[in-house]
Amino acid sequence: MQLSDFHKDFVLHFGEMGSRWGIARTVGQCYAVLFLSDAPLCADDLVEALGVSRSNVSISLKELQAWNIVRLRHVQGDRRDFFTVPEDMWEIVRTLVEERKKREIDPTLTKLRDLRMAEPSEADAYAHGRVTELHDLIETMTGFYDELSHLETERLVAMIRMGAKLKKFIAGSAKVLPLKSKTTEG
Amino acid sequence: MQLSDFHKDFVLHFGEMGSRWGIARTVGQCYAVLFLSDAPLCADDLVEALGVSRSNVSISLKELQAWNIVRLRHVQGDRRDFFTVPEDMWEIVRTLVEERKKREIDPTLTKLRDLRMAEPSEADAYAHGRVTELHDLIETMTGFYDELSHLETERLVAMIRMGAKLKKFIAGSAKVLPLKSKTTEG
DNA sequence: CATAAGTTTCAGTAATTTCTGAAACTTTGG
DNA sequence: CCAAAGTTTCAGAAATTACTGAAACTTATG
Repeated sequence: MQLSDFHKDFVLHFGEMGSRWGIARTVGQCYAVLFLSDAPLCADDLVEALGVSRSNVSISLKELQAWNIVRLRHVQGDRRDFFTVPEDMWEIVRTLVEERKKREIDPTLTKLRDLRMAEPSEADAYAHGRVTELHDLIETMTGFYDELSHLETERLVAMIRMGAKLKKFIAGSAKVLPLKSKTTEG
Repeated sequence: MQLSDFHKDFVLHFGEMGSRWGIARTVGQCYAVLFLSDAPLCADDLVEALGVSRSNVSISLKELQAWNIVRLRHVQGDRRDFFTVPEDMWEIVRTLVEERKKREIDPTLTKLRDLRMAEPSEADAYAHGRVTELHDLIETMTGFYDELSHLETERLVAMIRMGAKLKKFIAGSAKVLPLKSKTTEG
């Protein structure tokens, strides 16, 4: 499992981006190697490819599995665990969004719901209003997300590719739908 | 600037979530305090409210400004710098998405473009294909994002609230538009 | 049940990131 | 130009997170 220069370039980039994406360097690199690989790989393949410790790879693979973005695969006649990444990239995107929502949004949604419940004292009136507004906004967005997430990939992609056409449809409906906004200011 | 229990609860949550959101604890807490505040606050208000060092607040405010999510405000007859968060939450969301795209996606887009350019050796053929596919996918998504980002907030929100109605429109168009997918070639 | 092939755990170390406090710097008004 | 009020910088301390290597554990097979 020596990596070609092409592979290395990609893999190192994923390692560097890791910290921005909220994952450890090795986790990003493991993912990158699996992403580029035609065939399923075992932990030792990754150790060799990346030159990191076996335990590091083991933990990184666990994390990737926790994220649901690598899959365990068993190879006929081999006792070792092998891993792959789904072929379908839209599937990958879906999972990534879902998992990030789970980690980065859902806990806050819960907290906002709780805070909103509390009967605010005089001094907290403004803050309570802000919390309420934020909670409503996030619910609106996650509601939209939930609807999209149930679409078949084909339709979702169709929509994404639609772009400008979508705009026109919205433009038409916007006149009809009552909008909740800070009164037209101009 | 003593924080009420209500404020504290919110602020501590933002601090804890910070690491998941890719910001330091104090950065998250500063933002939270500003978010809940009716009036603009100066650095020392935050020092007092959070019990952290002046320099920490200073750096945190710089980071928040780098993210474009707090604004410098000058108060009549006061030499100090004051800070606020935009009132309009959709504005905040736009900025957040824009900045995260800049940090988490754009560098990878550049890298993928470069890798795609390279003429792949025999051994890199599969990997090169994966890179190409990933590049196409991200361009499709950022293209869609660019279009949406130019919509006025009113229309954007109208669209998000539309949900189910949007589905029907897509369903109709999907039959008409040629879809690029695994099963259907050219 | 013994062994070998493989995986996981964990205590300690290394690396990185965040935070502090003091010093340096900037700006305004006299 | 000086003094006062404010802001920024930065070297080192503290805290957190990532990584290693060795030991413990698991499981398939003779």
